Amino acid sequence: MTNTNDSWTALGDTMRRAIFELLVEDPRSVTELARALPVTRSAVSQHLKVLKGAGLVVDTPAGKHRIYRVDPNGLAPLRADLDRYWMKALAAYKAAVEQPQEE
Amino acid sequence: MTNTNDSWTALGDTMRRAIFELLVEDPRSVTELARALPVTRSAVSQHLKVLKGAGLVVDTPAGKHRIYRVDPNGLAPLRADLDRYWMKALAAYKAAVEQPQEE
DNA sequence: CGTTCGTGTTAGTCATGGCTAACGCGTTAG
DNA sequence: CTAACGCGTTAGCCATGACTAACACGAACG
Repeated sequence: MTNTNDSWTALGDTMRRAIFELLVEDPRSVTELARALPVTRSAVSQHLKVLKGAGLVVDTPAGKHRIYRVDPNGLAPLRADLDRYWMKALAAYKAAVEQPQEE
Repeated sequence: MTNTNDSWTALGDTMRRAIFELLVEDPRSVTELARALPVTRSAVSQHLKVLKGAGLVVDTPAGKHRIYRVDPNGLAPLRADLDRYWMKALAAYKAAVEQPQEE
C-alpha cells in the first residue's frame, strides 16, 4: 500500500493517466469523469480504485456524489524515485563525458 | 517518438522499471541484465527496445558487447509532467484547506 | 577463413488486466 | 415508504503485451 511500485504502474496506464490529468485540473465525480472519457462509468470506477490504492487520489462523499481529487502525498514517492534516477543518470553522464576512455 | 506518453508506459511496466533501475546504478550489457533478472535475454532485449524508443536509455557498441545506459534527456518530460501534477495538486490542496466550504 | 560469442528479431503461446453489462447497496427527494 | 439517482462490485469476454524458443546476423579471435 502506498507502494512506489503501485504508483508507477497506476500512472503507467493511459486511461488512468487521463483520469488523473482531469482530476489534476479539477476535482470531479465518477459520472463527470465518465462523461469526459470514452469509457463507461464502471471502467472509471475501477481505475479510480487503483489510483486510490496507490494513494494518488482521495474521495470525499459530497451529498449524492462522491468527489475525487488528487492527493499530493501520493506523488511524493514518484518524485523521490524520479529525482534519484535524475541525479544518478546525470552523474553518470557527466562522468562519461569527462572520462571517455573510462571502463 | 520521445513522447511523454511512451515514457510513462515504458516505466509503468515492473520488469522494465527493474531493468532501468539496474542501468541507473551501472551501465550494463544485455546478457548482464538477463543474468540479474528472472527472464531470458530475449525478453530483456525487447524491453530495452521499448526503453530506447521512449528515449530513456541509449546503447553504445563496445567491442563484442553493447552497453546500455540511462539517458537523462529521456527523464526530462517525466519530470515536467510530475512537476505540473505536483504544483496543481498542491495548489488545489492548499485552496481546499483554506476554504473548506468552497464548491 | 571457420568458430564462437553477443545481440536483435520473429513467430507463437499464454497470462495480465482493461472493458462492458448486470446487479446490489446506500442516500436523497417526493 | 417508494422511487430514482449515484456509485461500487462482480462475472465474463477480449485485446494487449510479456515471455520463450528458434533463427539470423555481425564482430572478434584462433
